[in-house]
Amino acid sequence: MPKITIYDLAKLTGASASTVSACLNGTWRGRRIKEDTAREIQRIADQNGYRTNLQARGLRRSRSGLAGLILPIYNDRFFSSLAQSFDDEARARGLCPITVSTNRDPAEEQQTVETLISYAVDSVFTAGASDPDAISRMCDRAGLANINIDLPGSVASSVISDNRGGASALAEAMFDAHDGPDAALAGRIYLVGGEPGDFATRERITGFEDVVRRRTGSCDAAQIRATGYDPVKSAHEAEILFADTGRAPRALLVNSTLAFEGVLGVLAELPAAQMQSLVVGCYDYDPLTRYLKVPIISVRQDVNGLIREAFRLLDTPPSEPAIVRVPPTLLASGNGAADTNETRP
Amino acid sequence: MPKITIYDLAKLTGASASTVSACLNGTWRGRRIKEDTAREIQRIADQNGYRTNLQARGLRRSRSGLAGLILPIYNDRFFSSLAQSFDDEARARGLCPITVSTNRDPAEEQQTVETLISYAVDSVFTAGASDPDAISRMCDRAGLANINIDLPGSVASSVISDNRGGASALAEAMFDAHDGPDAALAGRIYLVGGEPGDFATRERITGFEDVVRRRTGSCDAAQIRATGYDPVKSAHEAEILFADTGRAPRALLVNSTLAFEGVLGVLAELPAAQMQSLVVGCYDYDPLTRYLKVPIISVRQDVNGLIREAFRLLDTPPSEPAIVRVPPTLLASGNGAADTNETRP
DNA sequence: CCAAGTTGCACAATCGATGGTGCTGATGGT
DNA sequence: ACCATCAGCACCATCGATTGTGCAACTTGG
Repeated sequence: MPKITIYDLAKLTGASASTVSACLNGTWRGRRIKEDTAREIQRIADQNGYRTNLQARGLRRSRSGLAGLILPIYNDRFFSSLAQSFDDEARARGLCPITVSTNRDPAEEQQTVETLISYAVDSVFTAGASDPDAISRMCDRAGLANINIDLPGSVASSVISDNRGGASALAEAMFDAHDGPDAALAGRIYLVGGEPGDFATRERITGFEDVVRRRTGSCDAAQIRATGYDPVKSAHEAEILFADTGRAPRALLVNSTLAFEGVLGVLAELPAAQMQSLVVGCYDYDPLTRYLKVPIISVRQDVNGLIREAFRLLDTPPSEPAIVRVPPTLLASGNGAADTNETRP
Repeated sequence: MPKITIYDLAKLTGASASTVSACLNGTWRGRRIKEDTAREIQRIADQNGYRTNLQARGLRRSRSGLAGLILPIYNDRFFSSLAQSFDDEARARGLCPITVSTNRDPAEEQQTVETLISYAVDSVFTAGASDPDAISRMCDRAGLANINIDLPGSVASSVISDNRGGASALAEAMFDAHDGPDAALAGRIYLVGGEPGDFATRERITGFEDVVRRRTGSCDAAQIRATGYDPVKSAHEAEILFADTGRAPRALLVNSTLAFEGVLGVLAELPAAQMQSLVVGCYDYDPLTRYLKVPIISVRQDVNGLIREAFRLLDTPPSEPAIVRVPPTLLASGNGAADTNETRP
């Protein structure tokens, strides 16, 4: 069953291939083709199950209709939501989404971008690359639109979550949730988890520190424990913190749901009394946190907003690389509807 | 900066375009081209940042090097793991993964497959489509390899989780975890959640019923409450069950993490004593379940195994559509390392 | 020294769609 | 009756890579 082409249709309809092409791709009015002819050809085309060969079109037009998204991993609430939202939005625009994960590996990132360029992808969104600017430069050289998501670059425009603001809001909420004077949290409110080399983490740390300083007068370096996203490492870090009875946390901001998984194991072991008075916050949202033994205050990033703004930047490229901030949402434990599918409108 | 082509390289090297092509795509030995020539051309090629135009290649070869995966959604532990594993495996094979979600909407599914075919994708994996056979037929007509994952079809080969066996194992484990005689669970062990029209759900129900019948003598239709994946609906269903004190669940198998989210809200409200003696199982795994107030017995599907077997079926297509079963793993609560990245080897 | 291979490469058709250009016949104005 | 328009379409080069085929220049065996 050899696939049917415009040449086959040309024979079938008695028209020329170029006429068939025009009738099927919508440019027939501009080519002054009779409406009757157009309709007839379209009818015969789908009667015969014609499908445009997009590789041929792409070759000719030197663009493919593909939209690329680069992620570190899928298997994470934040990134999978991002992928979902991207997918929906791209399809709504008649683009074919093509999402690739690179495992935060610079070599894989480079290679992925090369591949995307080779397929003449129309645009690339980069979410959480290790070197976004390198990617932007590659895209530039290939004449490819590129937008950074979640991690700003200096070469291309970026859409980022307001991490600093989100962390501040979260810290404030934690102070408010704590019963007792703010002073009781002096030196006893900690941030755990996240990669300190990571832009988002640095911003969150800053937001956290701001609030802690303002409400307790100071924020010691020891209160910041960004030792990576690995649950095991974060668990270990939490263990150390709680072991030091004199300075054990009374409030704990956990950076990322991944780190949270680890920390949670430690929390589960705490004496009930200590648990009672502990305030826990988590940057990033997981629906299951609502049902944990511990009440959790979370920050949920506006994934749809990030994607929407990214596409907006694509549509109307600013003259200079811009940075658009999208505010996240604060969620008290028990808040929020049961909406895992948060990325569906 | 117009992209450089084999013709540019031909001028640069003094060779013909066909020679350049052969040297760069690895077929040069077969074309009896001198090794020195090949090396020289390759050198000049990457000196000039040459990149094969994959649309042109695809057009000529009528295959694209793209591998497609169709999912209902990304934002779910199971499917995002699947996407992750697919991505890794496809890239390892030199294919470019292209994953699209269709929201379980038949129209979107059809349209997605059309698009994939138009891009001359080399193969399509279908995971959780509403009508897998329709997709298989479309692929067949286009001469496209197609494998069903997680949901068997009759037209193409399928790789599925052993849902019946998994559910049986889970039910057995629940009986074992319950202290007291099996008879105490007669009429008091329930299955909640899942789409009854769904193949996987039907299989799981069968597995569940088998064990329940064997250990309590009977299994009433009322013990099966497959009212969909929606957390809210499942919560409602659980509420009803626990409200009927005379027949309130002593063991509850929740089908899918999505349904689990809803049910969990209800469990959290139960009196401690009742909670104590309740045995909870969940088909599908979420790392956070390990830290819930309630101990949970889970079944984790072998996502890597599913993908691996799917590719194996691609490599060596059986003469008849085959069904390969991949056993899932039983996880007692607290078991399992902190491995959200379970799909990374 | 010649026929029969080999080596090493160049030529040109092809994949399917696109879009600039050119050609034909009808219409309209004078 | 004649030239200018214009509607309606056909022709053909083109996008970049692949691949069947042809053909010199060498080698080899006799």
